Amino acid sequence: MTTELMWFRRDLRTHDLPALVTAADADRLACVFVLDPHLLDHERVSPARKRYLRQALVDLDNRLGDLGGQLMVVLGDPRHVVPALAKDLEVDAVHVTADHTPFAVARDDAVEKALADDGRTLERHQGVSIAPPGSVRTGSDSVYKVFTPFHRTWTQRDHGEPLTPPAALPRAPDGVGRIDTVAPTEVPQLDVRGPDEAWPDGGEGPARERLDDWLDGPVDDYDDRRDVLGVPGTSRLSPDLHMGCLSAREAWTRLDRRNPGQDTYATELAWRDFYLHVMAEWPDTARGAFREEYRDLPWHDDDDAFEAWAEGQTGFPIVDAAMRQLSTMGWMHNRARMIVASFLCKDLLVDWRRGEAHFMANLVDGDTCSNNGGWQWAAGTGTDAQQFIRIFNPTTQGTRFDPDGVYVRRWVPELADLPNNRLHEPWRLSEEDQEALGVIIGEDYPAPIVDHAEARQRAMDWWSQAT
DNA sequence: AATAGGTTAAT
DNA sequence: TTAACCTAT
Ligand SMILES: Cc1cc2nc3c(=O)[nH]c(=O)nc-3n(C[C@H](O)[C@H](O)[C@H](O)COP(=O)(O)OP(=O)(O)OC[C@H]3O[C@@H](n4cnc5c(N)ncnc54)[C@H](O)[C@@H]3O)c2cc1C
Repeated sequence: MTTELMWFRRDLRTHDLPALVTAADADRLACVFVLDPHLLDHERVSPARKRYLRQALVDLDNRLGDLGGQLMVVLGDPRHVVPALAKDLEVDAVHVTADHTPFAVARDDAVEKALADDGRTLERHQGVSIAPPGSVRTGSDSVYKVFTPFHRTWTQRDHGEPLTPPAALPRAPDGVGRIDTVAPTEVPQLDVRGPDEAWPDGGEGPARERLDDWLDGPVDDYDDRRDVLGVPGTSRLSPDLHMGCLSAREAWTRLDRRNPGQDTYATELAWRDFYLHVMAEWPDTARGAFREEYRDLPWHDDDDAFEAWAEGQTGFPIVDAAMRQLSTMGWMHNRARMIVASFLCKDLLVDWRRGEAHFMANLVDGDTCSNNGGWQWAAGTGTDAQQFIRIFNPTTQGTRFDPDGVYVRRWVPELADLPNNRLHEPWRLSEEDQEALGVIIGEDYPAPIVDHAEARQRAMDWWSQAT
């Protein structure tokens, strides 16, 4: 008789989950999620993400219940909890979906070792990414550093068909009753309330509904609308993909790539896989610049500038709109993420790692791989070699991607009455116009904290000095 | 078969 | 600037 343990982490689903399908073949199966107090109190886990997690755990327990199983939620450090639990329940093997951040890899290696001391195994299954990290390789057998050729190879791959959930789960081993569990709804750190409409509900149920809605029409316009800041033209599935309430492979399989909107959407899913590949291959990039020579750049330790940025008080409407969207929604449009990241790193010369940490502390979809990849791309410290340093002009970006000002007016209401031709550069309003509109720059809305033209020159000089 | 050097493109 | 691929040797 085999007794096994399914240890859930960021794969809180029943559909297309190879680890669960394998575990379901055991004679006895226990399912567990370990709430690590260290992570619960960590500032890199945002309030919106805690709320999402709580709801996702409740949802998963219900789903496993429907299959004849149940989810035990145990409080503690998984390095101790999992081996102890395995011993207590006399488990032969522990199944997990492999995760690829340095933290997760170290944790799993430690658990694997502890299990091995008692003759048990940790079995890692594929399931976070679409293609297993490390599997998409160049002609010379290295991992890609540039997205476009990665994407070419990735697209030609057969990623396999998604798996259906097990029809039923084996009964739990004797002894589960002894295990000290908690109800996720009773964990104070997870009892987070937010602006309910703005934060997505967590769990496979809500996630699958969102996926169905997205694929039923809106995705067809993705290529046209994904860069328009003022409309909800993107899928908003990032937290679902991050927590694994949705299988990225299932989302990908359900696309019809002959449709341009759906094909463009497939490319974005490939970006997620790309950054997973990069992190799995070069884990040090989680902490610092990919390239050695960019590890010790003389970033400016400018707390005032950082605060103004974080609070959406820079005086650049598009930047401020985006940062306020982040604070309220725990989510920010991808275009806006690039704009604010460029602004922090180039206009303010603040270390990208401060921005990266602020994103993790606020995003509902905070993801070490994608977030780090996005920040290093914007900072110019990442894997891709560049010909020119990338400096976004916030005014140009605003007029191009929020031409009618819907986004800025929504998030920076004090500018709502400005005419379109001044909305993205309110500092150019004459004093008379400011009086007439009732918006005094420097009083009702901040004066720009830098002159972009000067900041741009400063960044270019700084970069050539530093490198 | 392995490598050097040219070409193309970088969301 | 340089990654990745292609071609020639
Ligand atoms: C500075 C910066 C930080 C970022 N931080 C994160 C993060 O912490 N977590 C996160 O999931 N994404 C991050 N991204 C990527 C991207 O902005 C978000 O995935 C996207 O905005 C989420 O919204 P959506 O689900 O509506 O995206 P859609 O446009 O609908 O895209 C679909 C899915 O594709 C994936 N995806 C799309 N764009 C990217 C990308 N550039 N890189 C990797 N995956 C992508 C996401 O899983 C996303 O849910 C970051 C980008 C930048 C520039």
